Amino acid sequence: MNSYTKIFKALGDETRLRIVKMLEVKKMCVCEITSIIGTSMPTVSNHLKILKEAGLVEQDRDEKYMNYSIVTDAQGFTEEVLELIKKIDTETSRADRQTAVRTDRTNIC
Amino acid sequence: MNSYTKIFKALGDETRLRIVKMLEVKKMCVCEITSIIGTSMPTVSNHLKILKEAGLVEQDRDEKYMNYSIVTDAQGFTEEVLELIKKIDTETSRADRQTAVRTDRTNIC
DNA sequence: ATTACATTTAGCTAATTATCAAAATGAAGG
DNA sequence: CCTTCATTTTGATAATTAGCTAAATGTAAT
Repeated sequence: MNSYTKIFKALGDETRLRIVKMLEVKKMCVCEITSIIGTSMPTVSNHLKILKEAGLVEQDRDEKYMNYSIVTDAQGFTEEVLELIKKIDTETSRADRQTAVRTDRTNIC
Repeated sequence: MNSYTKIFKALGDETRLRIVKMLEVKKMCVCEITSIIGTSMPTVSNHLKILKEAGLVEQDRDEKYMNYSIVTDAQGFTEEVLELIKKIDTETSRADRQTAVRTDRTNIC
């Protein structure tokens, strides 16, 4: 599968698009995302893997948490896709982002 | 499924991305596309339906042929996605487009 | 090193999707 | 109106994918 298809396929899933929109407002760990999305932790972890392999998100460890975030040094097509996604504004994404900023992982993880 | 997901899902398939890239160079009928893609006619027809329902392509009849083309009056997000796709340039898309312009449907349909 | 806990992997199931062949539809021209 | 031919729909099957639970891994702190 070519890299363009991989990117579009990664974004062609409501759950993954929700995750990306949340990561726009802050870095998040798997259990934080899980608590908002509502599916199981392995499922969220797998979605993050797909987004990472598409080159859209990156991960770095923060003590016991694995922080996932939008790639910072995105170039070319990936950069433009991420810019485009920033323009998406739906009921769901607004609600998720609001929940995300109010979520403190020390309370839920 | 929201419209953004529908668009990304439509583009997250190699065959459909090939079709879109060909339609950038010219309007095409189902049997022309079929002859280049290599899958069956119903399969191509279904891919075109998915692209149409995502708002990326439109159809108009040209005598006995159904012409499919990139939407001309695309607005907002759709317009920007289509602009972004224009920047895609792969071996496959180049070869397909070359074949497409050289294809005369009166010979193959 | 042992425990605790966040994350990932493995193995499975259910749902979705891409594909085909065959039948149905629909427009154009005789 | 009847035939032709491009296209679409239908019905079936195989492949992919999203989801789960349970088990494994790995990091941090006791």
